[in-house]
Amino acid sequence: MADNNMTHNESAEDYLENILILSKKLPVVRAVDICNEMGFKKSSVSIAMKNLREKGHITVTDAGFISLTPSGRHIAEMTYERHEFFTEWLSSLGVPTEIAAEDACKIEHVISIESFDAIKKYVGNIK
Amino acid sequence: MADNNMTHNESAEDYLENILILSKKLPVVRAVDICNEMGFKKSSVSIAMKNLREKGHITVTDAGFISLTPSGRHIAEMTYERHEFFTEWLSSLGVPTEIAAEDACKIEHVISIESFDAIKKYVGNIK
DNA sequence: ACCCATAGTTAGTATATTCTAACTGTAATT
DNA sequence: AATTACAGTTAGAATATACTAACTATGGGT
Repeated sequence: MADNNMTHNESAEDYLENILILSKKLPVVRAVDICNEMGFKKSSVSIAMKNLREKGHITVTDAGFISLTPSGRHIAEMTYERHEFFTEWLSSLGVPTEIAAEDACKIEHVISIESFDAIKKYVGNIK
Repeated sequence: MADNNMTHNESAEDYLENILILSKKLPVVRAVDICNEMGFKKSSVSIAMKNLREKGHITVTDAGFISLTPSGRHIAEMTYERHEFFTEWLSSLGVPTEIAAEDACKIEHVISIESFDAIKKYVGNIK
């Protein structure tokens, strides 16, 4: 099978998406905020932040405040847009909100740009 | 927990689906046929077959012929149905066949029964 | 009988992701 | 100042998945 995905890193996408979400809600985002949001242990988040830092997707101040870089923001916004779209669409089809959100959370990481655009267009046309 | 949540074992689902597909094409299915079909090394397939055997999803004869048990067949058919559905649907929306198939391959493992049924119904109504 | 191709297994490695537990450092409270 | 709370790191483990390399077993062709 072909590897069209450069960032096949679902975990990284999830972290970046949640950093974006937190940055809308909180004045600053710290590792511990991500722990609370995502339900992971702080050791896991610490390692994940180290990886995101090394990949250039976030910066972290001495005080521990986390910011998205342009590349991180790009991934985060792409993932967030998909998340919102699938959650709303599936909900509108009668899927219970919680299940719709769970499915969106998974589909958002695996679907190609081509398919996402095609579905968006299809759903948009029907509406 | 329901059937959908029981097995978040994407790898197992993929192997079972491919065993089903091969059983439609070949008189018997062996590990080496799965290697050819899926592009994995035989050591990987050997270990995967051991796991599927231990979970009761396949049986293997002394000669190495692999068969699905009822539970294995159930998972395989569920996965295959999703695969077919998403591949066809995305293709019909203009997504290139190969990309549609790749996406189907991933979505089929993560989507809930609720969402799958909702999308099927939605697409069916529109057609 | 011998060699070789084919099929399958096993051991050990690698990556990704999370965990627990222990540790460091800093700030707040008494 | 000492204790406590909070934040973050590190080490070591577990799970899942696939890999390479080496091994076993079997069957054909010469």
